[in-house]
Amino acid sequence: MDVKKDVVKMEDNSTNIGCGFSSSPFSGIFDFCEGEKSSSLGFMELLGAGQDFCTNSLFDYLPQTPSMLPSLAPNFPNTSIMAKECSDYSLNQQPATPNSSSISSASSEALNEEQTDNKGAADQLEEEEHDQPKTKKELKAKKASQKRQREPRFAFMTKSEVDHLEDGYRWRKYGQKAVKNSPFPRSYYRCTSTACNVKKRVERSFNDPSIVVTTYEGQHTHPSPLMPRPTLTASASAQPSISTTFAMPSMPRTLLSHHYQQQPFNFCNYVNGGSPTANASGTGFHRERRFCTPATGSAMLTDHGLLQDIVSSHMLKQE
DNA sequence: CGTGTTTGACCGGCGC
DNA sequence: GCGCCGGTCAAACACG
Repeated sequence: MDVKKDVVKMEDNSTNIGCGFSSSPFSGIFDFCEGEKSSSLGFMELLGAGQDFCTNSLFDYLPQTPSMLPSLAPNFPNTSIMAKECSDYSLNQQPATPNSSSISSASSEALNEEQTDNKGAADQLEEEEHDQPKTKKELKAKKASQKRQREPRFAFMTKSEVDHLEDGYRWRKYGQKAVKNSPFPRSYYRCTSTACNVKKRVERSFNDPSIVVTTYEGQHTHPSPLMPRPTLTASASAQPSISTTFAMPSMPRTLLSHHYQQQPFNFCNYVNGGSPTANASGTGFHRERRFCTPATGSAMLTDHGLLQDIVSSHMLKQE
């Protein structure tokens, strides 16, 4: 079986949620999904369709584990599941291709890598606190002695007109590079919070310029500065908004790293007015949101409390 | 003045 | 060793 991510074809007034593995058209982009050197764990693509969902914020998309798609899809009108590979993904099975098997091995590798990462980072921190390299030469030698280790990465593909999508965190751009064989540059962002070394890369798909590929690397060590705890005010509950948290624990372990399983994603989906800007700092964020916390996210896996609450109201509106 | 962006330089990994 | 490429740094700059 050729591991090809299903082409996500937009249909008018529908939301297609697809997920799968690295495909040949995107192999350049998702290089980390393939091969022994892979440090990532697969990816999900979240593509909105039509004007309503072709948007500027990751809040508008639903980071869903494939295993959740069948159960969640019925809750969203005009939602269809695109990728057949979801079954392989969700069932924690290795897709029957050489490429796919590499994903699995890469995942376990990344898992181990991350565990050593954490230890290594802690050791390094301690070491640097007590024994800081005094010269650049020492620093270089020190660096050389340490194998470059990379945090697990996770990528989203989003159909959007703007490159930098709101995700609730504040980012500082620290670089931009031209991508080989692509007319679109890749931007590098770092979380502005101190002691948080989460990075993300943003680039447009060469094959489909309307698709923005956002790759996250690392784990936030702080709550989202743009995500206060949800309070159900009268105005908020009156809004036709959807707010959803998808906790990652349902992701197969072979495909998701330790920390991604522990830390639910905080991306929320809301449908509301407003016009978020492309401001990378996230300061131009105007839409009203209802936020989710990791705690609620975990709970939702079992009782769909918040999701049920909000989605149902949304659906009632639609009906 | 604080914060974020731009952009050329630099570095390290990798293949030849 | 050399060149390519991805990733990062940091000075200069822009902006509110």
